[in-house]
Amino acid sequence: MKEKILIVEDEKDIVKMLEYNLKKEGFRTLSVHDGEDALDSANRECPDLIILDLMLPGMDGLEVCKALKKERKTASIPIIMLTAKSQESDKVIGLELGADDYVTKPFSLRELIARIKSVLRRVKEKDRLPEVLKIGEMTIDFSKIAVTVKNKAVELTAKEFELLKTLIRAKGRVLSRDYLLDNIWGFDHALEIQTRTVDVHIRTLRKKLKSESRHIVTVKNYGYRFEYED
Amino acid sequence: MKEKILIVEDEKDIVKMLEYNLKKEGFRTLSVHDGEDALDSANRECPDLIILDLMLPGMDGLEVCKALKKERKTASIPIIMLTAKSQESDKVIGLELGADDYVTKPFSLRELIARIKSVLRRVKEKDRLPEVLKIGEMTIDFSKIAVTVKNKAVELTAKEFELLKTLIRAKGRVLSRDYLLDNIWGFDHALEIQTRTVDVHIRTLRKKLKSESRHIVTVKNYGYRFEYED
DNA sequence: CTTGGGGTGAATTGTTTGTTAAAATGCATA
DNA sequence: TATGCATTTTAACAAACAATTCACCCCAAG
Repeated sequence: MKEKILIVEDEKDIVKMLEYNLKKEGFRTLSVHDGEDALDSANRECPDLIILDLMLPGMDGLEVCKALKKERKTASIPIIMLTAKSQESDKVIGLELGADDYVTKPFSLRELIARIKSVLRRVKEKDRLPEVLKIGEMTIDFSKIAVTVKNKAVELTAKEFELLKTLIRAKGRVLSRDYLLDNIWGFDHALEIQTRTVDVHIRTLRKKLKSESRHIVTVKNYGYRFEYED
Repeated sequence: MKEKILIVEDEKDIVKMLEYNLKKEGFRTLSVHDGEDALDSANRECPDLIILDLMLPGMDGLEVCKALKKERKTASIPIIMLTAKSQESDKVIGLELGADDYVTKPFSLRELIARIKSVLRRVKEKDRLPEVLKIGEMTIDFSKIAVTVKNKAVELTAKEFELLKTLIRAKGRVLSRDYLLDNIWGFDHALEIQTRTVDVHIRTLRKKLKSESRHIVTVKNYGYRFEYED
């Protein structure tokens, strides 16, 4: 699943550079240029992570950080601070705000990306599904990333596994192709793209799951849902 | 099980920030502001881990560390040192005195929490991993750091052994390249090293383990896992 | 009987991992 | 401090595998 990253930074060049490189790394990005927009955007878009410049016109980074941590809806979004000098980071960290990490400018792209991944990884550990799930004659082991039907291993590719996981996580709700594309493939919402990719993956998944593919139900005109009783 | 963490630090802001964030991570915390109280508290409360500032009023961190390690009751409590400068000497001394890890100020929350978890995991696993493990035709002696396949010694380098140990310890869970870098190469290094390095080490490990390399399974797009039946 | 959504198989394109060798680094010893 | 050896890391290419597109099919609803 492609994570959404909110960039809060007033220097246009840096924003452009970050957007380009983060997209290349497989993240989705959106960016704003000042503190007010940041709070706004964080609330509406629910990004998975925020990159926040300490120096901003108007409301500065520290205040934004504090405000984000205060509100319940945004409190758990991890924040990586961009600080200009390493002196400032002393204060930043010494003070009571709760940024999850900070990177000092000038920063190396590689370091920033490594830190982003690291923060996301740590956050993800918390809200994961049970390690092993049994549904009918199928077992799904999320920690081993392995699926079994009638005690025989089923080799799924990454996309197939993600698809299955997403369907299961939805607990019987119908998921549209757009939703799946957005969440597993990370295509930008602005898609009029005509693609049958989801269908093809559903097909290969069904084929591999054999009898247990009965759980994957096509809902014409809407999408797919995963059906099962506990 | 919620672990109890003792914070020994005189700066109130930092204590507040740490308490807030560690609680959010699911730890219990208690804190004291000087060395005497630290010894006292460690004795009475038996915390699972101590975060110890090097700079303290009165008795300083090094002395506290020494004192804790001397007493039988507190000797086995892991300690993470907070050091102000990144001067090597401090670190070295701290580690010599028996601190389990250190973090230099200004530190990132993420880094500190990662180290706390890593230290706790290590401690917990010490009594979970046997000294010697037999898997198929391979024996791994964790105390001697020696591996044998079909009764013939296999010479592994440090990184190779760590890699093997980490994989085995995960009991079949898939470990991502990023995770392995964080845990084997260590935090700061992991930011500079390519994930492909892991692949190369996996290869040399497989090559040396010959037939028993079958246990090391590539999970495309996710990482590697160690597969075996008890 | 027309239409559009979805199923299917195969060709094409793209991505990830395996493998190798060379460069860089670390480390002990002279 | 220089030297040689072992280990680690990088980089480049090959091989294996996965994702995507496309063309065509079927079927149910109007």
